[in-house]
Amino acid sequence: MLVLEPDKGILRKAGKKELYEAVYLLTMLIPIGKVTTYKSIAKILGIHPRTVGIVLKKNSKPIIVPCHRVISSNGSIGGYSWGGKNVKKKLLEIEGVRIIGEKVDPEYIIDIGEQLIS
DNA sequence: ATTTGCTCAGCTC
DNA sequence: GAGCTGAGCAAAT
Repeated sequence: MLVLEPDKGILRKAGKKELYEAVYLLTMLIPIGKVTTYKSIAKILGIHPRTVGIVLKKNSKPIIVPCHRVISSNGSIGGYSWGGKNVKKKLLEIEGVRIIGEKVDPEYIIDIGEQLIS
């Protein structure tokens, strides 16, 4: 069980390595067929959404870390350095996420924080 | 729908 | 150390 304190910025103090591990871990917690947002992850870790994007782009293991399940907070796809957003969209559709035009159906967007309550 | 300002880790010089 | 580049966000236009 992972417990993090949102408003304390604990990972900022913990160092970059911890930061990377935490982002990857949270990303891997996203259930298949659902997506979450950069903002959601950032809020939990006490960092800025931009930083989450940086970490995922730097992602050394695109296979084991399903970074395609992380999208922008407005529902649009965001970016994907592993084949472009076309591929990202297709991956999501394969997993059962409905995509309307260039945006993900809000019905499929969850707050990753809810996944930590278990 | 588009523009503007804020943000910060990483890269280059 | 200074400056630019992004897988973002929110508010204003």
